[in-house]
Amino acid sequence: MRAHSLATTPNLKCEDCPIRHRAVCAKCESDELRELDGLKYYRTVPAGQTVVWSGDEMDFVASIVSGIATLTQTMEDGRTQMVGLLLPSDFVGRPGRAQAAYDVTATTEVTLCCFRKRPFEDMMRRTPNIGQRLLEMTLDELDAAREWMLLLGRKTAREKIATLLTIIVRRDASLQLMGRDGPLEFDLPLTREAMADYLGLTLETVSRQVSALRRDGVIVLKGKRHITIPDFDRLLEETGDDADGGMLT
Amino acid sequence: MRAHSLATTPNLKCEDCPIRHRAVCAKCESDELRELDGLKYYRTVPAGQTVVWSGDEMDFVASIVSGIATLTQTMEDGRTQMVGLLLPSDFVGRPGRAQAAYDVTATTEVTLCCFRKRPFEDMMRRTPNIGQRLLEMTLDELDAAREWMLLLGRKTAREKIATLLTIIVRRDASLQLMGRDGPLEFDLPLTREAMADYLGLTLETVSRQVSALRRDGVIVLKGKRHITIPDFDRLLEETGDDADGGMLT
DNA sequence: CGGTAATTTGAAAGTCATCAAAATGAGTGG
DNA sequence: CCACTCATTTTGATGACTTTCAAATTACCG
Repeated sequence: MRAHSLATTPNLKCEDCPIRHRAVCAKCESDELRELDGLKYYRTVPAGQTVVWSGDEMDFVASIVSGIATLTQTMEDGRTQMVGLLLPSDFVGRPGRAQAAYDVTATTEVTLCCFRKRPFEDMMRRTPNIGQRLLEMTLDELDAAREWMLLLGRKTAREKIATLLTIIVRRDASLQLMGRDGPLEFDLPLTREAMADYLGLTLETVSRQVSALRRDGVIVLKGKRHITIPDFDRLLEETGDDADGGMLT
Repeated sequence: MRAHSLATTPNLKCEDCPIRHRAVCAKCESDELRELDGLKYYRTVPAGQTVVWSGDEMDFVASIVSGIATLTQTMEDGRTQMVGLLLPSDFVGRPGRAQAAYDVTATTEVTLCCFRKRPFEDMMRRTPNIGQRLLEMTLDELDAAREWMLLLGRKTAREKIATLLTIIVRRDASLQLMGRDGPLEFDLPLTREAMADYLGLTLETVSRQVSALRRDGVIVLKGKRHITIPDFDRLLEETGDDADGGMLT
């Protein structure tokens, strides 16, 4: 069964890699890139499949090339909390640690650019550009985690949903360029249950609050997953964050 | 008023520093330490005072030498969430960022070992040992943040209190050595309100749950702040985490 | 020994969870 | 192409847990 999950994929050359300028390799020079090219191997995981189980021996680290994965923690009685949402260019695994601390699950089909841990750690020691970039990325993740803590600890269910939607919109925006003002549209990459695990809610509450935002005209649904946002500032007001909506200071 | 908060203190020599082996300088060689010695200046902040306000220009980074500080986020309507608890050896500020992202407040009197940001960043570029140590520390903080997210999103009020108590006990243990089995004792370094901000609760709920744990014999109070834990495994069971209590596998 | 901040306690209300069932939708095979 | 099945989502009714508002109590400081 190991063989199944280790499906490999032909490697892309680093120069053509879509995450070349955002991933852990972003600061690497061309000679460093060549070395990475020799270490790496691609691996594709189908939607829904677990990449690593918490506690498992983990002999590789990886960058997400495409697709979406989640980090989750589970309590003994089954309560689960998502603690990371991994997008293209995000890093999986921790140099210097043998066992995975969280479950990593592919939400969509995911392609990983993997490095065996030992060789990667060795190279990191010799290559400041990698460690420096990983530090930047980790600091960004820590900031994101702290925003998330505010959401989990202090926001209402409605604010949580609105905030999650703005996060998804911003993510889409950072990947694609898009018209600033027109109505925004996107597909939810998460099930209601995954949204609930992200937000510290039940899936029923998620469903109810999504419906409420729809009733109030903050969002428009086409099907269950496709969302249109007629007025982004209106959505922002619902998040509880800086009501920076009035821009006429 | 700036002068007030900039009270300086005579520097300790790095060799004699109590956080020498845990702080951002932990991996530095003696020559590197000498250079840091030239950059650093001590600063002491009285209990209750804010060190930096979120959004402020921040021209230094620092290590906590002694005392306890908190990182908090505040929403417009006043809801606040603690997002970091800073103990001796913890790092304050982010290299490469001009403005503080959070409020930093001294819970007890705090002594900081400060470095002006620009010189520190310059040295970091030249000194891999600093960046490497900062990466380790940031990864640890990220793990802690993720545990915290599970607490905020999924634990009950009672479990939250029990978990916070174990965190404080473990912290004390990591600083001092202590008898493994006897009843543990310590002073709460946080007010009920600070505990509430940590846990995403109201201070009333904190008070009630502390009283409930006392009634149930999980903890013993002497005064409001001094706590004795007669049976640590019993407390662990209350956290909702791995009921690893039964150690007779 | 007051005075103020911190903490506890009480009563009522609200938000979200839980349990249950219906509705919707996607994929499969006839 | 449609019926069927299973997973996902919605909706409803009820209740638990936590918050809110208020007041009493305790502790700390000068």
